Amino acid sequence: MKRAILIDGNNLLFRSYYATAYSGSLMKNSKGFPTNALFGFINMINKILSEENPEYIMVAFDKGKNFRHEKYENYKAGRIKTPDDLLIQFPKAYELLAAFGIVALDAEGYEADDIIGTFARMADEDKNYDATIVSSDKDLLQLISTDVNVKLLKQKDYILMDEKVFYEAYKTEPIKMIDLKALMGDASDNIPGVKGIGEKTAISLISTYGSLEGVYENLDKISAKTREKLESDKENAFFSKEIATIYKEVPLKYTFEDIKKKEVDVFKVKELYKELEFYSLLKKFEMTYGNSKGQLSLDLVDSLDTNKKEINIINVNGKIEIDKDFAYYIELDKDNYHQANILGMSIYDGDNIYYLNPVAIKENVHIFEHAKYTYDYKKNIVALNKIGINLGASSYDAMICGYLLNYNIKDDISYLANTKGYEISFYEELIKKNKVIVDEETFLKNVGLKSKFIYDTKDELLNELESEGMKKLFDDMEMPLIPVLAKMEMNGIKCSKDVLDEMQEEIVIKLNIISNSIYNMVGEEFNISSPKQLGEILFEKLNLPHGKKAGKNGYPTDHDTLIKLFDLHPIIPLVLEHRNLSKIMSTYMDSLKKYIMEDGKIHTIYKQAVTRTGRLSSVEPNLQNIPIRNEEGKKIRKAFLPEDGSIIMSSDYSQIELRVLSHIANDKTLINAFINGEDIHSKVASDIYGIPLEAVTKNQRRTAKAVIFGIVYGISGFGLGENLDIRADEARKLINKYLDMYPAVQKYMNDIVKEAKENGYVRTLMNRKRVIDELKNTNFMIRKSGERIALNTPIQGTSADIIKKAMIEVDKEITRCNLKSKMLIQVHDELVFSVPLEEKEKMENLVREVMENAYTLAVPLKVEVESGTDWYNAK
DNA sequence: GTTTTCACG
DNA sequence: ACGTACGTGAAAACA
Repeated sequence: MKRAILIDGNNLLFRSYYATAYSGSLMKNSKGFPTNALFGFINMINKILSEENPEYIMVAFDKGKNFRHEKYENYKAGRIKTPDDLLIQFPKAYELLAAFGIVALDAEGYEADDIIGTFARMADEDKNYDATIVSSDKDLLQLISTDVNVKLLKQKDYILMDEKVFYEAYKTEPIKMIDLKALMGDASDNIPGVKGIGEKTAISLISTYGSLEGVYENLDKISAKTREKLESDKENAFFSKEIATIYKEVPLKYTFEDIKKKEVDVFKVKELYKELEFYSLLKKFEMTYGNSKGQLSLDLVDSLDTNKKEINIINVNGKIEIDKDFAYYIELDKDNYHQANILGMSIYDGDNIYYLNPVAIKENVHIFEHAKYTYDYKKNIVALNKIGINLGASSYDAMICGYLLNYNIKDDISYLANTKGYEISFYEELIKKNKVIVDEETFLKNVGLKSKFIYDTKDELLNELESEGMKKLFDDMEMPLIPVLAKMEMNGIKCSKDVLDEMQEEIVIKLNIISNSIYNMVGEEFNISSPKQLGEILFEKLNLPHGKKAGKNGYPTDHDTLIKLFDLHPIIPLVLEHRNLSKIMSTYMDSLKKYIMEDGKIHTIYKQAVTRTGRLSSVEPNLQNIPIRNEEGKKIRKAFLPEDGSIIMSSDYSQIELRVLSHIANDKTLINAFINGEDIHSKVASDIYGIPLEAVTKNQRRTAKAVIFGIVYGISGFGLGENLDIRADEARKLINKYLDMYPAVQKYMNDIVKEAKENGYVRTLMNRKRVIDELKNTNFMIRKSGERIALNTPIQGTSADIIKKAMIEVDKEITRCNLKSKMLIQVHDELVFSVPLEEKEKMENLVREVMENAYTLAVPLKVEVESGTDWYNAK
């Protein structure tokens, strides 16, 4: 499917003109040529180009008198004649568009609307093309269809209107926009409409009677006042309908293939910008398209070099040849790179620093076989893939290397570089936020120094890895994982907006009912989501019991606190339900929907260099915390779908952390229980209560489960007591009993803390290292927490290592067997796949086999595989 | 920008 | 006596 952008050029120029025309003096260049309309116009064009990166794009303009003029001499007479200082900006708009490689279209006797309408009809007829219309004119909304949507401009931003959004706003189909306009009129288009009828009445009339004709056929059913207005303006209404109708049959020689975007004429754009004196735009433009001087060389003073040797940065224009392995760094305009654009790229091959703007990158695809060393390889794979470049294998990622070595990464190369003495500034962050305008020279130096840093420190960092015993972890696990994650991110997972919308409707109703019940109970309305206001209501107005401290931040009102008050007031269950639903609403309905891209999929970003234990994390959105524990939230998973003709398959490691603990602690009792395939929670319950396995009650099993979890986290009697709602000393007894029964676990806990204190760090089975500074802290509480970290990290970290290994192997097997199945999501101990029906059995075996054998422990690894039509049903 | 709350493993 | 379960990301309120 190809998408074309259709821009209403007249509309864009007019609104830019009138947006500034009244603000005192008109914006002009030094020669007195007015430029205000052009400035807003070209800003919007740039915005569209960078956001949409369209393959097909055209801008339509009015030309000459059209049929509407002939039919209605007053048509547009009401509007003041186009001001001269706007009129003379039109030819420059054509020139600018030509320079940007965009087709400008007009046709004698037709308005821009009609040309756009004609293309919209072509999109409806030709299934190969979709169209997005850009305008602030609501009249164009009549063109919306399955294949056509409208970016309706609103001041600086826009709303994307498709069939669904339109229906929500106007309660009728897009084509009925014509009937709406016939009634409500449009002053800016000089459509008279019916006097005294505005948007509200028009919507209600058309949604009730279906059309303008329907309204007039049912005059007797309409209230007297409105009827009167309708009757007296009948002629105007039908006439308005006629002129509001966009003509879709303009005889154009142009097809979609004729409005393909062409290359930017860099020289011409710069010339025009200079002429119009758009210097801020010029600066931005040069950053993307290079300097007009061509082969510009900048002197870079290497801050590490005591001799302050100067190195040139070659600003590449055209083709270059580099035939040795080089380090590269790609600068994006956003961190969330699935929607980011490439600003530029620097290369250092040991001799020269090159800077390539986006055009130069595309012209030099041939050099990428030598792109070996970088920072955030995954980001580069995804960013280059977006512009059609397949990045080959890189062997060294400084971000991953620094992460393993425990440098503070913070996702920014500057932090790592600074620890190595490189003075790389944070300019790019500021550019991204538009707070500081950085000149081209500074920008190039900054980007240039990054690739030099990567190249220069590579061996040193790799040596550090080697001496820390993590070279294998780096080479065999973290680096091979990168392309696997990139594949998952780029593929994304299908998510149905419709399913979410449907659920949302129900929740909105429930929330309203609950809110009203709460307000009734307390006799006033307040913000239930505000911890401060809720605290005051619960603990001051209703006088519910609370801890001594009202603290400087008010009363705590978290879930656990409220649960303790559950029976004391009927408001509590309502507040809890409100919390539950509003969380689902905000985080998993409203926000999640925003991440559904045009392909109907969500593309999360896996962060590989964030957690202190070696786990992955997932952002924008986080797909690792989609609800499952309560039914209401779990339904969200029904929106997560497989590819067409496929099913969702989910494979879970069963109790992986406990298995890892059993292995690391080498506890024979636990190991045997796992080898014998016993229900481990019941087994532990029978051991700590000293009763036969058959006698274990549900409650005892639940308690044992909590004890087991607690042990992995280094829980105290107090904490377990809180969790189970029993006395701390009883909880303490349970823990002691557990440790008595499994002395090897007790020994592990003592040993690992001792070892951590001696070394200052702990390691996972794959040698991943975590330095624990907390152990040296003078604060008792922090030291204690350091001990728990020491205990937990090898367990959580080893589990993370195991699933990473499994992911690499599964991916390899899928490729080797030529399967169409796709790995979609990782949630710490779970992998989610989209599996074509015919591959179901094959994949089930493959995935189980690979995951269970990813790493050999003293206990078997067990995997549970389930499938379904969506993520909900695959659990 | 920080705090509170809550979703997941 | 201390204060009290590991690892994450995100929204909304608060300041």
